[in-house]
Amino acid sequence: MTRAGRPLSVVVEHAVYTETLRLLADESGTALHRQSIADGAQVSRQTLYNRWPTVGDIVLDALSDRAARSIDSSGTLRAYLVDLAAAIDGWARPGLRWVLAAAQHDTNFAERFRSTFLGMRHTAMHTAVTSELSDREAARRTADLIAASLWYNVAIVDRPLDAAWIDEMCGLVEATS
Amino acid sequence: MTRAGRPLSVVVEHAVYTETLRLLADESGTALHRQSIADGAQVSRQTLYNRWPTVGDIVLDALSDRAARSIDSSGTLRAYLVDLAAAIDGWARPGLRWVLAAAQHDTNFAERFRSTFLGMRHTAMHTAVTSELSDREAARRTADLIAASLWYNVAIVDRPLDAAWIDEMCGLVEATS
DNA sequence: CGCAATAATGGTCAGCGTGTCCACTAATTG
DNA sequence: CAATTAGTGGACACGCTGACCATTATTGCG
Repeated sequence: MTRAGRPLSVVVEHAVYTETLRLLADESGTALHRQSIADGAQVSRQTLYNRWPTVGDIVLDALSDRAARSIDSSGTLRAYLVDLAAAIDGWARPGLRWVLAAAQHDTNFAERFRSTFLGMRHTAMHTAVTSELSDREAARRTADLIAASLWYNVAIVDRPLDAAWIDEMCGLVEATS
Repeated sequence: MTRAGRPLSVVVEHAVYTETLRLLADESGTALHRQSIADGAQVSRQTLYNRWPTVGDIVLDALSDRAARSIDSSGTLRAYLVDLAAAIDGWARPGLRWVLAAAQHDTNFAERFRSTFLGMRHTAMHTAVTSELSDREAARRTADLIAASLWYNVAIVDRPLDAAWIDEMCGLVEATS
């Protein structure tokens, strides 16, 4: 059943996501506000209020939208990590950092962040690790450790997720098996 | 040689640090601004501009000031982690989260954050781990992993650093030795 | 077709923290 | 005393916010 009334514009979504990721890439998102997004995306500021409760939710949706089309989690753990690292170092890092910052001040948004975005990412990581580690408890701990190291490099020490990092994470799994 | 002119007021520092930590404890620091700090600490807002380049630097100094008087890193690794976990879950967590958020938007502040605060904490962790792990390279990796897990629990999943976490971190060292 | 319903626009408005300036007072050295 | 530095309190424009409102656009249904 399709609901009555004017449907949500797909053009708006696309323009908003594009402009959001563009603003995040420039100056690591210092100028990311509803104002700048609305101006750049040729969209009314009010529309942003109507469709997203918070700027963080816009970033979250923009990241999810792009991640869904560029990250494959069906191969080996190493392949997944290579894919993931390329995405983060390629385009996702500023957005991840912005979302992380927003989650520190807004408890409600932090909950949404964890239940939607983080939940998806975590299960992907978990299945990837489980495929190479039979012990369920060990797999859980290792997946958590990889996720922790990932965020640590992204948000705290700001280091690239290079080949050395991937090797180290894979070594973590081998040492436990 | 003492410099000419009126000396920096120690009263100002103390009042500012106290009010900052108090504001951070209430509502996890949503109302932490120069304005609110100045009002609560009975200090001119201009003074804050004169002495700290950023609100983040105020928080950083407030945390360092208190951490210097309440965290001991001279015993075993387990003792250090117990001490550290108690401090974070006791009073430091909101401040750490606030600083982390600020570091995501301000590159210069992020650099100060790493070179001062993070540097101190990292060497403390490193020596604590080295005391129980002879291999230097393994010690470095393990210390990084513990730090990563710590920040992950503080800023991403928002879970307490309880006894189970301490056990898991100690287990990480034993598995490597 | 006309009506109800929902989406999107563009404009206005007060609120509030920011950053910056200024004149003035306070405390310390020489 | 003069010079120097710290702290105060008031003022100002700027920019983003969140919340309105009227108007227009696009769809489903009777």
